[in-house]
Amino acid sequence: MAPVRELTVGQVAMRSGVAVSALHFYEARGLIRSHRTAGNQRRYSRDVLRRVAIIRVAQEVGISLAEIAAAFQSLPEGRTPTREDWNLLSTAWRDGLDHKISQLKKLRDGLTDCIGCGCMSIDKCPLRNKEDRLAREGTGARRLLVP
Amino acid sequence: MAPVRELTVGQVAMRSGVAVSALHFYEARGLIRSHRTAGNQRRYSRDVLRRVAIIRVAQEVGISLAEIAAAFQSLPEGRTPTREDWNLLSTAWRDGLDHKISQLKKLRDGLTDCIGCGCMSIDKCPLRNKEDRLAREGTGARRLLVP
DNA sequence: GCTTGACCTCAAGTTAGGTTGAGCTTGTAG
DNA sequence: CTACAAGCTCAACCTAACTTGAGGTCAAGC
Repeated sequence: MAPVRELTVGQVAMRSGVAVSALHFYEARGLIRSHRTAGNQRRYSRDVLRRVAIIRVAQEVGISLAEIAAAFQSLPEGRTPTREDWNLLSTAWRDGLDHKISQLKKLRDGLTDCIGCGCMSIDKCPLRNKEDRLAREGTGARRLLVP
Repeated sequence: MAPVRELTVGQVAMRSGVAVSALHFYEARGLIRSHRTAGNQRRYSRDVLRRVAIIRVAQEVGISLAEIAAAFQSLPEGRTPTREDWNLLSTAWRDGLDHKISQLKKLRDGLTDCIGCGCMSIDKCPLRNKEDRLAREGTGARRLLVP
C-alpha cells in the first residue's frame, strides 16, 4: 500500500472544503504549517486536515482565529498530535465553551423572562455579566469572547 | 412620581453600556428607533434598553446585526413590545440556537472523539454537516450562521 | 452673554477574515 | 517538448461592526 503521501494545497482544499486562499491565509496566521518542494510548492502532512476541521468548527461557534492559534500553541511542534494532545486542547476550551453554551440556552429559553422582567439596568440583568466582558479589546469589529 | 421620561443617547449609552456611536450605528441599521426634539436631538423610549440588551446578547452568541434586524421586524411598530412579542422572537431563533448549542457541545465533548476517529474526510465526519452550511453567502468576512 | 458639555452629521479609518487578480513559475499528460 | 492546469507572491478589494475626527449646533449654569 502507498506510504503516507503528502498533500498539495489543492488536495487539502478539496478534502477540507476550504479555499486555497484561505489555507494560505491560515498559514500566514500560523494556524497550519507546510514545507516546500524544490519548486517552492507547499506540501502538507495529513494532520493538517484535522487542524482545518477544528478551525472550521471552532469558527462556526464563534472562536476567533487568534484564539484558535493560541490554543494550537499547545500542540506539539515536531510530531503529529495524538488524541491526547487534541484532548488537552478541548479541555482548555471547555470553560469558554460552557459559558457560551449557557448564554445560548439563556437566549433560547430565557429571552422572554429576562426581557420581560424589567431588570434592564445592565448591572443587574442576569443576561448581562457584571464583569463587563464586552469591554473593548481594541478597535474595529467586536469579536465574540471565549476567554 | 415622574412620568415615563424619554432618554437621550447619552443616557441610553450609560445604561446599556454601549457607545453613543454604536447607538447611532444601530439606528442607521434599523435596529432601534428614536424621534427628534425641536433641536434635532434623539430621544428614545425606554424599551430601547431592552432592544439593546438583546442585541448585545444575540451578538455575543454570534448572530449578526442583519439577522437581529430581520428578527426585530416581527416586533410591533407603534407600541412597546409585550412579553409575548419578545417570546415570539426567541421562538423564531430557537432552531438556529439549538443547532449552535449542539455544535458547541460537540466541540466541547467530542473534539477528541471526532478528531481521533480518522474520519476526516469532510463528508463523513459528524462534526461537519453534509449540507455544506458553510457555503459562502457572498464575499468578505465569514459570518456565523444562525439561519 | 458666554462658556461648557452633550449632540449632530458625514467621511474616513480599523480589525477580522478572506477573496480576487495580475504576473510569473511548476509539473504533468500527450 | 509543449500545453495547460496548478502553484506562488503580493497588492488591492470586500463585508461587518464600529470608532475617530472635523466642523457645527444646543442648552443649562454662572
